[in-house]
Amino acid sequence: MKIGELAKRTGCRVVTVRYYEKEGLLAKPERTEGNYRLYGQDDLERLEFIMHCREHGMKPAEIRELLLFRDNPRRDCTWVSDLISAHIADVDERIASLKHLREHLEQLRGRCGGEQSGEVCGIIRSLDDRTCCASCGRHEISQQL
Amino acid sequence: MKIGELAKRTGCRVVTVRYYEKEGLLAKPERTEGNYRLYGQDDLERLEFIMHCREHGMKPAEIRELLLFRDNPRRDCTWVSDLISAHIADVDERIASLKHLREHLEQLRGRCGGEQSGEVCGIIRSLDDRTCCASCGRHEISQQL
DNA sequence: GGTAATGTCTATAGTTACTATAGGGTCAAG
DNA sequence: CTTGACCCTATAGTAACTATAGACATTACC
Repeated sequence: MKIGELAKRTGCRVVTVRYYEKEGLLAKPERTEGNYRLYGQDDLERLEFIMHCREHGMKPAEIRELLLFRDNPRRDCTWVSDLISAHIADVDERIASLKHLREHLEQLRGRCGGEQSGEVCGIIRSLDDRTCCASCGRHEISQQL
Repeated sequence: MKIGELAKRTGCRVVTVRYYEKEGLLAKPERTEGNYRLYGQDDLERLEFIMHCREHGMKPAEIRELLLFRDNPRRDCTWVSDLISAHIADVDERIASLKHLREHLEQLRGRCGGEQSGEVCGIIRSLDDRTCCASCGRHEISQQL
């Protein structure tokens, strides 16, 4: 099949397929006379695997490791299970962090005095003061909370 | 104070301060004879505000809006409260999505047959098959789950 | 006063995991 | 034989910074 069909069948975008090839997650496929990529069942399955990993929130580095194992399965797969566990721990941490953040936001929202208060909105005033965050050890500042 | 002290006192990196200036979140400060940036109390407070917003997981676009309000407070601050509410809803969604993901990962981990099974690790086999994700409407695939 | 360390300056490129664009070639249908 | 859908490569753009290179300013120490 050509790249378009592969993309449609996996839910991956065409450009992303090519990107994965460049990154080495997918092998360089055969080409037609007209230089079109030609994929087979194996490629389809490999990409399905990759997409499934992505659906589980894994990063390309993790996916790459899992693919290595898939290409060359060894008896001892303890580390596969460990990798998943580490990933779960990571997810747990993000959940905890978001829950904490949520509480803070809730508090913050409660500070708004409403229109009638005459003063500057309490939310804005609260944002001037960081002691609330300092007191709880300060939130992790990350670009992808 | 010079940029280094401002950075230290706010917990923001020096480069990030300059970045915020370029992005218009911070005003262009005075300069010394030697062309060093010079900041005052106002700048410090403004950056504290920004950092506090960041600690609350807000994106620069949201921060920019809040700064506009802070610069020019109006009587009606309903939308400030609305902005926070929208942000909370966003956080809630991310929490829900992560919890769902977590369950899937837990299931996945349970598929490992252990070393003695002789077969290819059940986790790897499970990742070949995406029906589990298809059945739950499929996880959102995003780069920043 | 000399010099070494530190702090600051600008401009540009790199990061992740893609996505978008430009400019062109290939193929099947009407 | 041309229209449109698909495909190709290469390059640049995205967010929100971070890192690097190469140069000037200031401070500390002897």
